[in-house]
This record gives sequence, C-alpha cells and structure tokens, in this order.
Amino acid sequence: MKKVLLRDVAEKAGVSIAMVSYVLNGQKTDRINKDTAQRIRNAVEELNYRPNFLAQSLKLKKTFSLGFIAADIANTFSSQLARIISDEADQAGYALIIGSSDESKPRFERLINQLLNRQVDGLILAAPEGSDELIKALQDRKIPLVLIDRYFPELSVSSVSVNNYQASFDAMSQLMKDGRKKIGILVYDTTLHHLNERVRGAQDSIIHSDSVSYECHSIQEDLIEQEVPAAIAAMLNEGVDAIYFTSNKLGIAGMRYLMNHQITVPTQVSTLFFDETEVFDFYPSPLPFIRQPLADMGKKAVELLFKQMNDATLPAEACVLETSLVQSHLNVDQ
Amino acid sequence: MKKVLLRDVAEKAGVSIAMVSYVLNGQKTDRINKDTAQRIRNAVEELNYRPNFLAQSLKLKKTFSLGFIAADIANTFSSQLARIISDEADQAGYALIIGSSDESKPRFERLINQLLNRQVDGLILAAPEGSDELIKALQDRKIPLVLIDRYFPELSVSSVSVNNYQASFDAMSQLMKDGRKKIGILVYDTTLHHLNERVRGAQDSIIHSDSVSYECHSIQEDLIEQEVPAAIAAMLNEGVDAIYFTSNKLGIAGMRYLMNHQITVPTQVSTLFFDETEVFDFYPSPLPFIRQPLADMGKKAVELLFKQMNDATLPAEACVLETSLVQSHLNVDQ
DNA sequence: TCTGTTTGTTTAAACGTTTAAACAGTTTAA
DNA sequence: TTAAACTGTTTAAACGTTTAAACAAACAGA
Repeated sequence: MKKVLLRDVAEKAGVSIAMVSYVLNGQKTDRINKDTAQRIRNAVEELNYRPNFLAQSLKLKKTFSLGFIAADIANTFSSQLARIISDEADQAGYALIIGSSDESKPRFERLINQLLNRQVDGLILAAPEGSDELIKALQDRKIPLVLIDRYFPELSVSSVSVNNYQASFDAMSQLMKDGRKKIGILVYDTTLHHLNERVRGAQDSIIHSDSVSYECHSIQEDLIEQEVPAAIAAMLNEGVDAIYFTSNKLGIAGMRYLMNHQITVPTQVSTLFFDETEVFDFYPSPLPFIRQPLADMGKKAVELLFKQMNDATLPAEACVLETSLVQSHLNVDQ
Repeated sequence: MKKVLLRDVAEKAGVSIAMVSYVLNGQKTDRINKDTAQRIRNAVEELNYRPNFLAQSLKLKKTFSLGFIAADIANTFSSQLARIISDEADQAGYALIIGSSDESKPRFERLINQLLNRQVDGLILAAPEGSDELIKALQDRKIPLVLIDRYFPELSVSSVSVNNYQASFDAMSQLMKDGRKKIGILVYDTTLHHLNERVRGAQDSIIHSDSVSYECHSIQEDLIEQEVPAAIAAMLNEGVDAIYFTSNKLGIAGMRYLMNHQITVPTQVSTLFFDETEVFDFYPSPLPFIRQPLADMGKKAVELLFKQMNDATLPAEACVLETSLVQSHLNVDQ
C-alpha cells in the first residue's frame, strides 16, 4: 500500500505534476483546459491522493499549526481553554499542538523549542513564573505570540487576560456587604502578576472599610496539600469568617480540608473562589465564585494571534476581559 | 533575524553541510577529525542552530509525532489520559497532537485524516460509536494504531481497556452485600461495546441473586440533562434503593439532580459510579466508585504503539487492565 | 615504485511539494 | 505577412535536510 504521490496522479492523468498542483490549489484556473482539469480531479479522486503536509509546509514555509502551552493541562481551566482554542484553530484550518509546562520554567522552555522546531506558525502561551526574558526573546525573534491568562506588565506583548484586580475588589465588597468582618486570603507564593493583582484588588477593597480586617497566607505551589490545611487552621483560629481562594486548585484543597473537618459553608465560614469547577455542583450549599469568560478568552487569543501572523508589524494588543461574580452554580438549568 | 540553516553553520565552520549533518547526528564519528568536529559544534552553538523539523521529517519519513483522538477532551477522563500519553510520548522524544471527536464519527474521521496528512507516526484512538469500518480501513493501510478505552471485539486491533464486565459484576455484588434490593442502572443508549459490557456485567451479577431486582435506563448522550433527571425520578418512584452510573458524565448529571431535590446519599439511595472525579471531594458522604488505572492505560497504549511502529508485522495485542472498587475518596491523604 | 588501505571530506541525489519561467501552438491585429 | 498576444502545458529550481557514493591525500605493505 504505497503512498500516492503527486507524480502518480500526474501519470494517471497523463499530465505533468505541475498541472496537478495547479488544479489542486485552484491556481491558473483561467488558463487550464476544463477537460484536463476534470481528468486530473478524477485521477485524484480515484487514487485517493492526499498531499504530504511536510513537503507542502517545507515549500510554503507555513505549517498551518499553532502551539498552545498550558500551565497545567490536568487543570480544568487549562483543558477547557485548550478545547476552545483547538476548536477555533480547527475552524481556521489550523491544527493545535498542546503542551503543558506544569508551571516549570525549564519545561516551558523545552516545549517552546520543540514547538518552534516543528515550525508552528504561532504560539499561545500561559507563561510560568519568571519566563519574562524568554518571552522577550521570542518577541525579538518576531515569533507571532499571544499570552493568555498570565501577562507581564513590563513587556509589550499581545495578551488576553481578565480584570483580576477589579474582580477581586468587587468580590470582597460583596463579602463585606454580606457582613463579613475578617477575611482570609489564600494565594500562591509567586511573582505571577495576575495572581498578585487578585490579592492587591482584595486588599484595596478591604482597606476602604475600617471595620473589616484581612489576613493573607501565601502557599507554595508544590506544597498545597500541606500548607493549605495549615493556613486554614490558622485563619479559623484567628476568627476569620470568610476565605477567598485566589485559584481553583487552592479552593479545592481548601474545601477538602473544610469537609474533612466538618466545617460547613457558609454557616461556619463563607468562601469565595476564583474560577469555577464542576465540584461546586456537589456541595450542598451554593458556593459563590468569580467566573472567567473562558470561551471569549480562547477566541480572542486565537484572533489576536492570527492578526499578528498576518501582519508582523502590528503593535501588541492587550485584551482585558470582564469576569462575573456568580452567586451559585446550582439550579441553573433545572 | 534570518533562520539559521545547516548551510550557515557549514560556512562558518568552513566545511560542507554534509559534515555538519554527520557531526550533529553523531554519525561517522570514527572518521571525522576531532578538531573539525569541535569547530562545527562551536559554530552550531554560536549561531544557535536548530534543525528544521519539516525538512528532517520529509527526508527521514518520520515525524516523531503521535496523534491522540480523545472522546471528549473536556471530560476529566480524557484530559488526564491526554496528560499521561503526552508525558510518555515526550519522554521518548515524540510530540503529541491531540484532537477531540466529541463522540462524533464524522469529526473523528476528519481528525484522523488531518493527523495522517501531518504524517504522524502512530495513532492512539478513543473511537466513537460506529467507527469500526474506519478503524479497519486504517489497519489495512498498515497505520500503527492503538485503541484506548473503547474497542471492537470483532476487530483484531491492538487495544488497551479495562475489565468492564468484571468491574461491574463485582461492584453489583458489593451493593447487594450491602443489602440493596432494587438497583437502577443508568447507561447511554449506545452500541459502544465497553459500555454495554458494564451493563451486562451488572445484570449477570444481579441475576444470580433472586431476592434482588434491577431496572436499566438508557440515556441519549446529547440529552443527558433532560433524560437523567427523568430516569432517576422514575427509578425512585419504583422504589430503587441504589443507582449505578456507568459513566462519569451520567454520574455528575445524576448527582446534580439528587442534590437539587435534597435526596441524600447513601441514606435515601446509594450510588455507585464508574470513574472517579474530583467532584466526589465535595460531597459530604463517601461515594464509592470504580477506578480505572489511567496512568497504566496511557503508558501501556504508548508502549503498544511503539511496539507496532518498530515492527509492523507484529500481531495485535489486546491489553485488559484491572479496575478497583474504591469505597471512598475522602480522607485519603489527611 | 606501485597497489591497497585508511582517513577526512565533498558531491549530489533524494524526500514531495510549489511556482516562476519557458515553451509551443494558435489566434488576433496591423 | 509578421509580430504580438493568448492558451495550455512543461521544465526546473527551490524548500532544508540526510546519506550513499565519490574523491583526494596520506600512509602502509610488497
């Protein structure tokens, strides 16, 4: 079962391979004889010819594939994003190669090199901590590139993100309006700007009111299962009456602790999550959370990327999308 | 910022491009002058040369990439599998291109063609309903291929799956041992063999005991949100005291219904799930489930695929892995 | 001195496409 | 009648690698 080549089609149709190529690519249609064209199309059909993508790409210097490096593809946030980006790319005739850095900078760098070796036409990146110079270097090499979720304020690179500061600010206002007096904030110990913005927004909001206080606990990403329980225990000890989880993984670890210790929400302590997960469905009470517009983010990222691919001289564009504060996940459709 | 080519390196080192290629690929090491080799390596380093993957692949007729088509990448089962397969491929120096058929056969076919056009070296497929002839055709074309999760008993293709029948059989035995008398089974209305095996195993198990009865409800995949509530309502009406959800999506939809109607588990009705999800963490009582050995499945699939890629004449190998019945997800690590 | 071997390197074809340029034959315009 | 323009098709170079084969120089054995 040999591979069918352009040459085989040409032979069968009794023409040169150039003719087959022209017909297949719809070029010189005004010049080519209708009968010949039809003969070629028939041969293509009969032999079930499929062009070799590698050869095409090599010649055209375009692979019609995009790369997406997620922060952690096992995380719902990433996988849903991947799904949307994949669909968008697909619709435009592009394939998507997905990688997961697992928040490791060396791994991130390796993946980028892999993708570039494979000559992807553009990159969508959820960049891990400390990867700013790396991103800068890519930009200097004029590689079409869009950051998603995370971004570096000192870098002028196209990006899609949400209003982390405002979202947190508003969420805390809501908690205070609900009468919470002492708010605990859980965040990663990180330099990632978007996460710190979440904390800053929360703090600024709480500072406005002098009857409410807060305490902020930093968690090492790789020690979630140890440090989150400790932090929550400490908070509860301090009389915290609301906890703000600034990421979904922190939230899940936190809720697991609360459940294991029979601490009920919102009666004993109330909670607020950044990001939505299916797990909320299984908790007996509504759990309010900040929803990111995943679909819009993915679509916008692909859109910005295509823009750049079409015109490398275009200036960077930072797109900031609005989040929404959702009171409950339950009973939405029943 | 022009791309650095083999030619540029050769020029810089004052040798032919063949020499550079030989040095880079570690060939003819006994012949090549040590100094020349070093000079070439220096030039490679200084110019930061990266080989063009397309050109390499075209020449070598090998792309060092695998394709994985998931049933639904937004489903935890698929995304975790993707993660494992991706890691395994990565370790072997292969990239993974991921697609999601969303259980649609036409989409599945399109994805396969895309992947083959891109000359992937092998495929790992979670095949949707009715795709048996398609798989057969691929096999006839001698395309290295491993089925995962789903398989077709009438086809002799390499596959990795779990003991669906036995898992269900044992799970039902456990429910009966716990005193359940009337068991409801929820399954998709499908011809997918692995799902039907789950039902068959359950039925065979229950039939053994004449004091226990069961009823089985078939759900249309695209109407889950309507049909699952209806089925559960009907079951409860019939006095069912245990429900077996044969897939995680069915389980989640089912639990959402139970929660919205304040029906508690296991006091009012007990449950059993095929597949594990993070959502179980958030339910106040332990929820028993059948666990599939995801990591083993992914690893085995990659292993079988590599085997085939290395020797196309090898016979198909069906690998059936053992599941485990887990009583509770909670308190495992605290 | 001649032949054969070893060492170090280059030449050139190949992988499967795309496409500018060339070509031959026919028609049109002056 | 001759040149210009058009029609339909082919030729051949290019994309960036790999690698078999050829080559040249140095050396060894007779």
